[in-house]
Amino acid sequence: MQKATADKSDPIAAQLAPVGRETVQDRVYLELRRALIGGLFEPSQVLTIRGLADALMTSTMPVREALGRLITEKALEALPNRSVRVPPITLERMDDLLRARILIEGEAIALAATRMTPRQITTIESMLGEWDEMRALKHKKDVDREVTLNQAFHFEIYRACGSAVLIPMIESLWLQSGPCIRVAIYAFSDAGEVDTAHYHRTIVKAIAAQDAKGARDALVADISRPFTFLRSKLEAEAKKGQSV
Amino acid sequence: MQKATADKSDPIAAQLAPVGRETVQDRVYLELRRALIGGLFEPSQVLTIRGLADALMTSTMPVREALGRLITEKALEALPNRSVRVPPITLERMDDLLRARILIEGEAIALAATRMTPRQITTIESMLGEWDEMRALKHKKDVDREVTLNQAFHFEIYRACGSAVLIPMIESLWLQSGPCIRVAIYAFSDAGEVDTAHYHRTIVKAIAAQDAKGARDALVADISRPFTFLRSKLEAEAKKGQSV
DNA sequence: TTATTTGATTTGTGATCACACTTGCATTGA
DNA sequence: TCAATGCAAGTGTGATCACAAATCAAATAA
Repeated sequence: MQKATADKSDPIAAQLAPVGRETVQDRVYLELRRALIGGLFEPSQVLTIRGLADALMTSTMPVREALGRLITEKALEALPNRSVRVPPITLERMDDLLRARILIEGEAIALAATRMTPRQITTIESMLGEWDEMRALKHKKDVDREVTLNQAFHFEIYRACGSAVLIPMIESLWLQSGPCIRVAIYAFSDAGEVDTAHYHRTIVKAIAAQDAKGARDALVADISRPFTFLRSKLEAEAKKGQSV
Repeated sequence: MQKATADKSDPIAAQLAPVGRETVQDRVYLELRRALIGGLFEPSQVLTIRGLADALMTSTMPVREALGRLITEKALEALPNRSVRVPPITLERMDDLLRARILIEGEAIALAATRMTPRQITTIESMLGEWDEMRALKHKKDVDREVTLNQAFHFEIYRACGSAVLIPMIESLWLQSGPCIRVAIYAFSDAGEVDTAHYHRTIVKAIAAQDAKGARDALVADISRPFTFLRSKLEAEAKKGQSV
Protein backbone atom coordinates (compact mmCIF):
# COMPACT_ATOMS: atom_id res chain seq x y z
CA MET A 1 0.00 0.00 0.00
CA GLN A 2 2.72 2.41 0.96
CA LYS A 3 4.34 1.55 -2.35
CA ALA A 4 2.30 4.16 -4.15
CA THR A 5 3.19 6.67 -1.48
CA ALA A 6 6.83 5.76 -1.74
CA ASP A 7 6.68 6.19 -5.50
CA LYS A 8 5.43 9.72 -5.17
CA SER A 9 7.79 10.69 -2.37
CA ASP A 10 11.00 9.25 -3.79
CA PRO A 11 13.99 11.62 -4.04
CA ILE A 12 13.31 12.78 -7.58
CA ALA A 13 9.66 13.65 -7.10
CA ALA A 14 10.49 15.16 -3.74
CA GLN A 15 12.92 17.55 -5.39
CA LEU A 16 10.36 18.58 -7.97
CA ALA A 17 7.80 19.43 -5.29
CA PRO A 18 9.80 20.01 -2.12
CA VAL A 19 7.13 21.64 0.05
CA GLY A 20 3.39 21.36 -0.28
CA ARG A 21 1.86 19.94 -3.44
CA GLU A 22 -0.04 22.44 -5.49
CA THR A 23 -3.77 22.12 -5.29
CA VAL A 24 -6.15 22.73 -8.15
CA GLN A 25 -7.80 25.40 -6.06
CA ASP A 26 -4.56 27.36 -5.81
CA ARG A 27 -3.89 26.98 -9.50
CA VAL A 28 -7.34 28.37 -10.31
CA TYR A 29 -6.92 31.16 -7.78
CA LEU A 30 -3.56 32.22 -9.17
CA GLU A 31 -4.88 31.98 -12.71
CA LEU A 32 -7.83 34.26 -11.97
CA ARG A 33 -5.59 36.57 -10.01
CA ARG A 34 -3.19 36.92 -12.89
CA ALA A 35 -6.05 37.58 -15.25
CA LEU A 36 -7.45 40.27 -12.98
CA ILE A 37 -4.17 42.10 -12.34
CA GLY A 38 -3.43 41.92 -16.03
CA GLY A 39 -6.85 43.36 -16.80
CA LEU A 40 -7.98 40.41 -18.91
CA PHE A 41 -11.46 40.77 -17.51
CA GLU A 42 -13.25 43.97 -18.20
CA PRO A 43 -15.07 46.00 -15.54
CA SER A 44 -18.69 44.96 -14.89
CA GLN A 45 -18.11 41.61 -16.57
CA VAL A 46 -20.12 38.83 -14.94
CA LEU A 47 -18.34 35.56 -14.15
CA THR A 48 -20.07 32.22 -13.70
CA ILE A 49 -18.70 29.30 -11.75
CA ARG A 50 -19.49 26.68 -14.34
CA GLY A 51 -18.19 28.84 -17.15
CA LEU A 52 -14.84 29.36 -15.47
CA ALA A 53 -14.70 25.69 -14.49
CA ASP A 54 -15.07 24.69 -18.14
CA ALA A 55 -12.51 27.26 -19.26
CA LEU A 56 -10.02 26.10 -16.65
CA MET A 57 -10.68 22.42 -17.30
CA THR A 58 -11.78 21.53 -13.79
CA SER A 59 -14.93 21.05 -11.76
CA THR A 60 -16.90 23.78 -10.08
CA MET A 61 -15.45 23.09 -6.65
CA PRO A 62 -12.03 24.76 -6.94
CA VAL A 63 -13.56 27.66 -8.85
CA ARG A 64 -16.18 28.54 -6.27
CA GLU A 65 -13.58 28.56 -3.52
CA ALA A 66 -11.25 30.74 -5.58
CA LEU A 67 -14.10 33.14 -6.36
CA GLY A 68 -14.96 33.35 -2.68
CA ARG A 69 -11.40 34.27 -1.85
CA LEU A 70 -11.29 36.93 -4.56
CA ILE A 71 -14.56 38.39 -3.31
CA THR A 72 -13.25 38.78 0.22
CA GLU A 73 -10.27 40.74 -1.02
CA LYS A 74 -12.60 42.95 -3.08
CA ALA A 75 -11.07 41.84 -6.36
CA LEU A 76 -14.55 40.68 -7.35
CA GLU A 77 -17.99 41.77 -6.29
CA ALA A 78 -20.93 39.65 -5.11
CA LEU A 79 -24.22 40.95 -6.42
CA PRO A 80 -27.46 40.43 -4.49
CA ASN A 81 -28.43 37.96 -7.23
CA ARG A 82 -25.50 35.92 -5.98
CA SER A 83 -23.78 36.33 -9.27
CA VAL A 84 -20.26 37.71 -9.20
CA ARG A 85 -18.76 40.34 -11.43
CA VAL A 86 -15.68 42.44 -11.90
CA PRO A 87 -16.35 45.70 -10.00
CA PRO A 88 -17.26 48.56 -12.33
CA ILE A 89 -15.07 51.63 -12.58
CA THR A 90 -16.31 54.82 -10.97
CA LEU A 91 -14.49 58.07 -10.35
CA GLU A 92 -14.96 57.75 -6.59
CA ARG A 93 -13.53 54.27 -6.57
CA MET A 94 -10.54 55.31 -8.63
CA ASP A 95 -9.71 58.19 -6.30
CA ASP A 96 -10.18 55.90 -3.35
CA LEU A 97 -7.86 53.27 -4.80
CA LEU A 98 -5.20 55.77 -5.76
CA ARG A 99 -5.18 57.34 -2.30
CA ALA A 100 -4.80 53.95 -0.66
CA ARG A 101 -2.05 52.94 -3.06
CA ILE A 102 -0.12 56.16 -2.47
CA LEU A 103 -0.42 55.65 1.26
CA ILE A 104 0.59 52.01 1.43
CA GLU A 105 2.92 51.56 -1.50
CA GLY A 106 4.55 54.84 -0.55
CA GLU A 107 5.28 53.50 2.91
CA ALA A 108 6.53 50.22 1.50
CA ILE A 109 8.98 51.86 -0.88
CA ALA A 110 10.21 54.21 1.84
CA LEU A 111 11.00 51.18 3.96
CA ALA A 112 12.56 49.36 1.03
CA ALA A 113 14.76 52.34 0.14
CA THR A 114 16.69 51.92 3.37
CA ARG A 115 16.82 48.14 3.24
CA MET A 116 17.50 47.06 -0.33
CA THR A 117 20.77 45.25 -0.83
CA PRO A 118 23.13 46.07 -3.72
CA ARG A 119 22.12 42.73 -5.19
CA GLN A 120 18.46 43.72 -5.20
CA ILE A 121 19.22 47.15 -6.60
CA THR A 122 21.12 45.54 -9.44
CA THR A 123 18.06 43.44 -10.19
CA ILE A 124 15.72 46.39 -10.61
CA GLU A 125 18.37 48.28 -12.57
CA SER A 126 18.52 45.45 -15.04
CA MET A 127 14.77 45.72 -15.48
CA LEU A 128 15.20 49.24 -16.82
CA GLY A 129 17.03 47.78 -19.77
CA GLU A 130 14.03 45.67 -20.69
CA TRP A 131 12.01 48.80 -21.32
CA ASP A 132 14.59 49.90 -23.84
CA GLU A 133 14.42 46.50 -25.51
CA MET A 134 10.67 46.82 -25.80
CA ARG A 135 10.99 50.30 -27.18
CA ALA A 136 13.40 48.98 -29.81
CA LEU A 137 10.65 46.86 -31.38
CA LYS A 138 7.92 49.42 -31.06
CA HIS A 139 6.11 48.15 -34.11
CA LYS A 140 4.34 45.73 -31.79
CA LYS A 141 3.12 47.29 -28.60
CA ASP A 142 2.99 44.34 -26.25
CA VAL A 143 0.65 45.49 -23.51
CA ASP A 144 0.87 42.16 -21.70
CA ARG A 145 4.62 42.42 -21.44
CA GLU A 146 4.40 46.02 -20.26
CA VAL A 147 1.99 45.06 -17.50
CA THR A 148 4.09 42.08 -16.45
CA LEU A 149 7.33 44.03 -16.39
CA ASN A 150 5.79 46.91 -14.49
CA GLN A 151 4.42 44.48 -11.92
CA ALA A 152 7.73 42.64 -11.55
CA PHE A 153 9.58 45.92 -11.04
CA HIS A 154 7.28 47.21 -8.34
CA PHE A 155 7.00 44.00 -6.39
CA GLU A 156 10.74 43.41 -6.46
CA ILE A 157 10.88 46.64 -4.49
CA TYR A 158 7.93 45.97 -2.23
CA ARG A 159 9.23 42.54 -1.28
CA ALA A 160 12.32 44.28 0.09
CA CYS A 161 10.29 46.35 2.55
CA GLY A 162 10.28 43.33 4.83
CA SER A 163 6.66 43.64 5.90
CA ALA A 164 4.58 40.47 5.70
CA VAL A 165 1.53 42.60 6.41
CA LEU A 166 1.92 45.36 3.84
CA ILE A 167 2.76 43.16 0.87
CA PRO A 168 -0.52 41.21 0.79
CA MET A 169 -2.36 44.52 1.10
CA ILE A 170 -0.50 45.88 -1.90
CA GLU A 171 -1.35 42.74 -3.82
CA SER A 172 -4.98 43.27 -2.96
CA LEU A 173 -4.78 46.87 -4.18
CA TRP A 174 -3.26 45.81 -7.47
CA LEU A 175 -5.97 43.21 -7.80
CA GLN A 176 -8.60 45.89 -7.35
CA SER A 177 -7.04 48.42 -9.66
CA GLY A 178 -6.04 45.90 -12.33
CA PRO A 179 -9.06 46.44 -14.57
CA CYS A 180 -8.67 50.24 -14.39
CA ILE A 181 -4.98 50.06 -15.22
CA ARG A 182 -5.49 48.00 -18.31
CA VAL A 183 -8.07 50.44 -19.61
CA ALA A 184 -5.71 53.30 -18.86
CA ILE A 185 -2.78 51.66 -20.62
CA TYR A 186 -4.80 51.13 -23.75
CA ALA A 187 -5.86 54.76 -23.57
CA PHE A 188 -2.19 55.69 -23.21
CA SER A 189 -1.30 53.75 -26.31
CA ASP A 190 -3.95 55.61 -28.25
CA ALA A 191 -2.82 58.96 -26.91
CA GLY A 192 0.78 58.39 -27.93
CA GLU A 193 3.99 57.34 -26.30
CA VAL A 194 4.59 57.44 -22.57
CA ASP A 195 7.86 56.69 -20.93
CA THR A 196 7.29 54.34 -18.02
CA ALA A 197 11.02 53.66 -18.03
CA HIS A 198 11.71 57.30 -17.18
CA TYR A 199 9.66 57.10 -13.99
CA HIS A 200 11.23 53.79 -13.05
CA ARG A 201 14.69 55.24 -13.61
CA THR A 202 13.90 58.04 -11.17
CA ILE A 203 12.75 55.49 -8.63
CA VAL A 204 15.88 53.40 -8.98
CA LYS A 205 18.06 56.48 -8.66
CA ALA A 206 16.41 57.48 -5.40
CA ILE A 207 16.63 53.98 -3.97
CA ALA A 208 20.28 53.66 -4.90
CA ALA A 209 20.88 56.88 -2.96
CA GLN A 210 18.85 55.48 -0.05
CA ASP A 211 16.63 58.54 -0.41
CA ALA A 212 13.35 57.33 1.10
CA LYS A 213 11.43 60.55 0.52
CA GLY A 214 12.68 60.84 -3.05
CA ALA A 215 11.70 57.24 -3.75
CA ARG A 216 8.25 57.81 -2.34
CA ASP A 217 7.70 60.94 -4.41
CA ALA A 218 8.90 59.22 -7.57
CA LEU A 219 6.61 56.28 -6.90
CA VAL A 220 3.63 58.56 -6.36
CA ALA A 221 4.30 60.20 -9.70
CA ASP A 222 4.56 56.79 -11.35
CA ILE A 223 1.37 55.23 -10.04
CA SER A 224 -0.67 58.42 -10.27
CA ARG A 225 -0.18 58.70 -14.01
CA PRO A 226 -2.63 56.07 -15.25
CA PHE A 227 -5.23 57.14 -12.71
CA THR A 228 -5.18 60.84 -13.54
CA PHE A 229 -5.12 60.00 -17.23
CA LEU A 230 -8.08 57.67 -16.99
CA ARG A 231 -9.87 60.14 -14.77
CA SER A 232 -9.69 62.93 -17.33
CA LYS A 233 -10.80 60.48 -19.99
CA LEU A 234 -13.82 59.35 -17.99
CA GLU A 235 -14.74 62.92 -17.16
CA ALA A 236 -14.59 63.84 -20.82
CA GLU A 237 -16.83 60.92 -21.70
CA ALA A 238 -19.27 61.80 -18.95
CA LYS A 239 -19.48 65.36 -20.19
CA LYS A 240 -19.98 64.20 -23.75
CA GLY A 241 -22.63 61.72 -22.66
CA GLN A 242 -24.33 64.47 -20.70
CA SER A 243 -24.46 66.78 -23.70
CA VAL A 244 -25.93 64.02 -25.87
CA MET B 1 -45.24 25.87 -9.35
CA GLN B 2 -44.45 29.49 -8.63
CA LYS B 3 -46.74 29.16 -5.64
CA ALA B 4 -43.91 28.00 -3.44
CA THR B 5 -41.80 30.86 -4.65
CA ALA B 6 -44.60 33.30 -3.99
CA ASP B 7 -44.94 31.97 -0.46
CA LYS B 8 -41.35 32.75 0.32
CA SER B 9 -41.30 36.09 -1.43
CA ASP B 10 -44.54 37.48 -0.06
CA PRO B 11 -44.42 40.95 1.49
CA ILE B 12 -43.75 39.82 5.05
CA ALA B 13 -40.85 37.52 4.28
CA ALA B 14 -39.51 40.09 1.85
CA GLN B 15 -39.40 42.67 4.60
CA LEU B 16 -37.53 40.35 6.90
CA ALA B 17 -34.85 39.75 4.28
CA PRO B 18 -35.00 42.77 2.00
CA VAL B 19 -31.75 42.26 0.08
CA GLY B 20 -29.98 38.99 -0.42
CA ARG B 21 -30.85 36.00 1.72
CA GLU B 22 -28.17 35.05 4.15
CA THR B 23 -26.24 31.98 3.18
CA VAL B 24 -24.87 29.42 5.59
CA GLN B 25 -21.42 30.19 4.29
CA ASP B 26 -21.72 33.84 5.28
CA ARG B 27 -23.06 32.91 8.70
CA VAL B 28 -20.09 30.63 9.30
CA TYR B 29 -17.68 33.23 7.97
CA LEU B 30 -19.03 35.96 10.22
CA GLU B 31 -19.09 33.60 13.17
CA LEU B 32 -15.43 32.69 12.75
CA ARG B 33 -14.57 36.30 12.08
CA ARG B 34 -16.19 37.42 15.29
CA ALA B 35 -14.42 34.69 17.20
CA LEU B 36 -11.06 35.72 15.75
CA ILE B 37 -11.41 39.45 16.35
CA GLY B 38 -12.62 38.71 19.84
CA GLY B 39 -9.63 36.47 20.40
CA LEU B 40 -11.69 33.38 21.21
CA PHE B 41 -9.13 31.25 19.41
CA GLU B 42 -5.67 31.26 20.83
CA PRO B 43 -2.53 31.72 18.73
CA SER B 44 -1.15 28.54 17.13
CA GLN B 45 -4.43 26.73 17.67
CA VAL B 46 -5.19 24.27 14.88
CA LEU B 47 -8.67 24.27 13.36
CA THR B 48 -10.24 21.35 11.50
CA ILE B 49 -13.00 21.61 8.94
CA ARG B 50 -15.08 18.78 10.32
CA GLY B 51 -14.62 19.95 13.88
CA LEU B 52 -15.86 23.44 13.07
CA ALA B 53 -18.66 22.03 10.96
CA ASP B 54 -19.90 20.00 13.92
CA ALA B 55 -19.57 22.95 16.28
CA LEU B 56 -21.46 25.23 13.91
CA MET B 57 -24.10 22.60 13.14
CA THR B 58 -23.57 22.47 9.42
CA SER B 59 -21.76 20.43 6.81
CA THR B 60 -18.14 20.80 5.85
CA MET B 61 -18.93 22.76 2.72
CA PRO B 62 -19.62 26.22 4.14
CA VAL B 63 -16.76 25.83 6.62
CA ARG B 64 -14.09 25.08 4.07
CA GLU B 65 -15.08 28.08 2.00
CA ALA B 66 -15.07 30.33 5.05
CA LEU B 67 -11.66 29.02 6.08
CA GLY B 68 -10.32 29.67 2.61
CA ARG B 69 -11.52 33.25 2.78
CA LEU B 70 -9.96 33.78 6.19
CA ILE B 71 -6.68 32.34 4.97
CA THR B 72 -6.50 34.77 2.06
CA GLU B 73 -6.91 37.71 4.40
CA LYS B 74 -4.16 36.31 6.62
CA ALA B 75 -6.51 35.84 9.55
CA LEU B 76 -5.60 32.16 9.47
CA GLU B 77 -2.55 30.33 8.24
CA ALA B 78 -2.28 27.30 5.95
CA LEU B 79 0.43 24.90 7.04
CA PRO B 80 2.24 22.71 4.52
CA ASN B 81 0.37 19.78 6.10
CA ARG B 82 -2.72 21.46 4.71
CA SER B 83 -4.00 21.95 8.19
CA VAL B 84 -4.94 25.48 9.20
CA ARG B 85 -4.14 27.27 12.40
CA VAL B 86 -4.34 30.65 14.05
CA PRO B 87 -1.05 32.41 13.28
CA PRO B 88 1.36 32.38 16.23
CA ILE B 89 2.47 35.61 17.85
CA THR B 90 5.99 36.81 17.21
CA LEU B 91 7.63 40.11 18.03
CA GLU B 92 8.33 40.83 14.37
CA ARG B 93 4.74 40.21 13.42
CA MET B 94 3.46 42.43 16.21
CA ASP B 95 5.67 45.32 15.16
CA ASP B 96 4.65 44.76 11.58
CA LEU B 97 0.96 44.77 12.44
CA LEU B 98 1.23 47.85 14.63
CA ARG B 99 3.07 49.82 11.96
CA ALA B 100 0.44 48.95 9.37
CA ARG B 101 -2.37 49.83 11.74
CA ILE B 102 -0.85 53.19 12.61
CA LEU B 103 -0.42 53.93 8.92
CA ILE B 104 -3.87 52.95 7.73
CA GLU B 105 -6.10 53.59 10.71
CA GLY B 106 -4.27 56.88 11.21
CA GLU B 107 -5.15 57.91 7.68
CA ALA B 108 -8.74 56.78 8.12
CA ILE B 109 -9.28 58.76 11.31
CA ALA B 110 -7.65 61.84 9.79
CA LEU B 111 -10.14 61.63 6.94
CA ALA B 112 -13.01 60.98 9.33
CA ALA B 113 -12.07 63.94 11.52
CA THR B 114 -12.96 66.33 8.73
CA ARG B 115 -16.07 64.47 7.61
CA MET B 116 -17.95 63.28 10.67
CA THR B 117 -21.38 64.78 11.09
CA PRO B 118 -22.61 66.11 14.45
CA ARG B 119 -24.93 63.11 14.54
CA GLN B 120 -22.02 60.70 14.23
CA ILE B 121 -19.98 62.57 16.81
CA THR B 122 -22.87 62.31 19.24
CA THR B 123 -22.89 58.56 18.69
CA ILE B 124 -19.25 58.07 19.66
CA GLU B 125 -19.64 60.48 22.58
CA SER B 126 -22.43 58.32 23.94
CA MET B 127 -20.10 55.34 23.78
CA LEU B 128 -17.78 57.04 26.26
CA GLY B 129 -20.53 56.74 28.82
CA GLU B 130 -20.61 52.99 28.45
CA TRP B 131 -17.05 52.76 29.72
CA ASP B 132 -18.13 54.52 32.88
CA GLU B 133 -21.02 52.09 33.25
CA MET B 134 -18.64 49.17 32.97
CA ARG B 135 -16.30 50.73 35.48
CA ALA B 136 -19.22 51.09 37.90
CA LEU B 137 -19.57 47.30 38.17
CA LYS B 138 -15.88 46.54 38.24
CA HIS B 139 -16.38 43.43 40.29
CA LYS B 140 -16.83 41.58 37.03
CA LYS B 141 -14.32 42.49 34.37
CA ASP B 142 -16.21 41.70 31.20
CA VAL B 143 -13.45 41.32 28.62
CA ASP B 144 -15.91 40.42 25.89
CA ARG B 145 -17.85 43.62 26.40
CA GLU B 146 -14.64 45.67 26.47
CA VAL B 147 -13.53 44.19 23.17
CA THR B 148 -16.93 44.70 21.59
CA LEU B 149 -17.27 48.29 22.76
CA ASN B 150 -13.75 49.16 21.68
CA GLN B 151 -14.43 47.70 18.27
CA ALA B 152 -17.74 49.51 17.88
CA PHE B 153 -16.13 52.82 18.83
CA HIS B 154 -13.28 52.56 16.36
CA PHE B 155 -15.35 51.35 13.44
CA GLU B 156 -17.99 53.99 13.97
CA ILE B 157 -15.17 56.43 13.24
CA TYR B 158 -13.58 54.49 10.40
CA ARG B 159 -16.89 54.11 8.62
CA ALA B 160 -17.07 57.89 8.47
CA CYS B 161 -13.82 58.15 6.52
CA GLY B 162 -15.80 57.38 3.40
CA SER B 163 -13.26 55.00 1.87
CA ALA B 164 -14.60 51.67 0.64
CA VAL B 165 -11.00 50.58 0.15
CA LEU B 166 -9.49 51.43 3.53
CA ILE B 167 -12.25 49.98 5.69
CA PRO B 168 -11.90 46.35 4.54
CA MET B 169 -8.17 46.69 5.04
CA ILE B 170 -8.69 47.84 8.59
CA GLU B 171 -11.03 44.92 9.19
CA SER B 172 -8.34 42.60 7.92
CA LEU B 173 -5.82 44.18 10.28
CA TRP B 174 -8.13 43.74 13.25
CA LEU B 175 -8.67 40.16 12.21
CA GLN B 176 -4.94 39.59 12.21
CA SER B 177 -4.25 41.35 15.47
CA GLY B 178 -7.31 39.97 17.27
CA PRO B 179 -5.52 37.09 19.00
CA CYS B 180 -2.69 39.39 20.16
CA ILE B 181 -5.13 41.95 21.50
CA ARG B 182 -6.99 39.45 23.61
CA VAL B 183 -3.77 38.22 25.15
CA ALA B 184 -2.75 41.81 25.84
CA ILE B 185 -6.07 42.70 27.45
CA TYR B 186 -5.84 39.77 29.82
CA ALA B 187 -2.31 40.84 30.66
CA PHE B 188 -3.67 44.35 31.28
CA SER B 189 -6.24 43.02 33.67
CA ASP B 190 -3.57 41.23 35.62
CA ALA B 191 -1.33 44.27 35.68
CA GLY B 192 -4.06 46.52 37.05
CA GLU B 193 -6.46 49.09 35.75
CA VAL B 194 -6.06 50.85 32.43
CA ASP B 195 -8.29 53.62 31.26
CA THR B 196 -9.32 52.96 27.70
CA ALA B 197 -12.03 55.56 28.14
CA HIS B 198 -9.41 58.24 28.67
CA TYR B 199 -7.82 57.58 25.30
CA HIS B 200 -11.18 57.45 23.61
CA ARG B 201 -12.15 60.76 25.20
CA THR B 202 -9.04 62.36 23.76
CA ILE B 203 -9.94 61.01 20.34
CA VAL B 204 -13.49 62.32 20.53
CA LYS B 205 -12.28 65.72 21.63
CA ALA B 206 -9.93 66.01 18.66
CA ILE B 207 -12.59 64.88 16.20
CA ALA B 208 -15.14 67.31 17.62
CA ALA B 209 -12.58 70.07 17.00
CA GLN B 210 -12.00 68.71 13.48
CA ASP B 211 -8.35 68.38 14.43
CA ALA B 212 -7.13 65.69 12.06
CA LYS B 213 -3.57 65.61 13.33
CA GLY B 214 -4.67 65.53 16.95
CA ALA B 215 -7.09 62.69 16.24
CA ARG B 216 -4.38 60.72 14.50
CA ASP B 217 -1.95 61.17 17.38
CA ALA B 218 -4.56 60.20 19.94
CA LEU B 219 -5.45 57.11 17.94
CA VAL B 220 -1.81 56.08 17.65
CA ALA B 221 -1.48 56.33 21.42
CA ASP B 222 -4.62 54.24 21.85
CA ILE B 223 -3.79 51.36 19.55
CA SER B 224 -0.10 51.30 20.46
CA ARG B 225 -0.81 50.56 24.11
CA PRO B 226 -1.69 46.86 23.96
CA PHE B 227 1.11 46.19 21.50
CA THR B 228 3.87 47.84 23.52
CA PHE B 229 2.53 46.24 26.67
CA LEU B 230 2.42 42.78 25.14
CA ARG B 231 5.82 43.37 23.59
CA SER B 232 7.50 44.07 26.92
CA LYS B 233 5.75 41.06 28.39
CA LEU B 234 6.96 38.76 25.61
CA GLU B 235 10.47 40.15 25.85
CA ALA B 236 10.51 39.51 29.59
CA GLU B 237 9.36 35.95 29.02
CA ALA B 238 11.95 35.43 26.32
CA LYS B 239 14.69 36.68 28.62
CA LYS B 240 13.49 34.48 31.44
CA GLY B 241 13.33 31.48 29.14
CA GLN B 242 16.81 32.29 27.92
CA SER B 243 18.26 32.42 31.43
CA VAL B 244 16.70 29.05 32.31
C1' DT C 1 -48.38 45.20 -31.52
C1' DT C 2 -47.50 45.06 -26.68
C1' DA C 3 -47.65 43.35 -22.07
C1' DT C 4 -48.06 39.30 -19.12
C1' DT C 5 -47.34 34.77 -17.95
C1' DT C 6 -45.69 30.20 -18.27
C1' DG C 7 -42.15 26.98 -19.00
C1' DA C 8 -37.34 25.54 -19.59
C1' DT C 9 -32.63 26.50 -18.85
C1' DT C 10 -29.00 28.27 -16.15
C1' DT C 11 -26.87 29.27 -11.86
C1' DG C 12 -25.36 29.28 -6.94
C1' DT C 13 -25.54 26.61 -2.62
C1' DG C 14 -25.20 22.84 0.38
C1' DA C 15 -24.62 17.83 1.14
C1' DT C 16 -22.41 13.62 0.25
C1' DC C 17 -19.03 10.55 -1.60
C1' DA C 18 -14.34 8.88 -3.10
C1' DC C 19 -9.61 9.30 -2.76
C1' DA C 20 -4.93 10.47 -1.13
C1' DC C 21 -2.30 11.91 2.47
C1' DT C 22 -1.13 12.55 7.28
C1' DT C 23 -1.05 11.24 12.04
C1' DG C 24 -1.08 8.37 15.89
C1' DC C 25 -1.07 3.97 18.05
C1' DA C 26 -0.25 -0.73 18.50
C1' DT C 27 2.29 -4.65 17.20
C1' DT C 28 6.54 -6.83 16.02
C1' DG C 29 11.33 -7.36 15.74
C1' DA C 30 16.08 -6.95 17.42
C1' DT D 1 13.75 -1.70 26.36
C1' DC D 2 13.67 0.62 22.25
C1' DA D 3 13.22 1.28 17.36
C1' DA D 4 10.83 0.18 13.23
C1' DT D 5 6.97 -1.42 10.76
C1' DG D 6 2.20 -1.76 9.73
C1' DC D 7 -2.57 -0.61 10.42
C1' DA D 8 -6.42 2.37 11.45
C1' DA D 9 -8.61 6.64 12.26
C1' DG D 10 -8.76 11.35 10.85
C1' DT D 11 -8.33 15.13 7.47
C1' DG D 12 -8.27 17.99 3.25
C1' DT D 13 -9.47 18.02 -1.65
C1' DG D 14 -12.09 17.40 -5.65
C1' DA D 15 -16.24 15.55 -8.02
C1' DT D 16 -21.03 14.84 -8.28
C1' DC D 17 -25.82 15.30 -7.00
C1' DA D 18 -30.15 17.66 -5.36
C1' DC D 19 -32.56 21.70 -4.80
C1' DA D 20 -34.09 26.48 -4.88
C1' DA D 21 -33.79 30.78 -7.05
C1' DA D 22 -33.00 33.59 -10.96
C1' DT D 23 -32.92 34.38 -15.91
C1' DC D 24 -34.44 34.06 -20.40
C1' DA D 25 -37.68 32.88 -24.20
C1' DA D 26 -41.69 31.70 -26.19
C1' DA D 27 -46.51 31.65 -26.14
C1' DT D 28 -50.76 33.64 -24.90
C1' DA D 29 -54.04 37.34 -24.03
C1' DA D 30 -55.44 42.09 -24.38
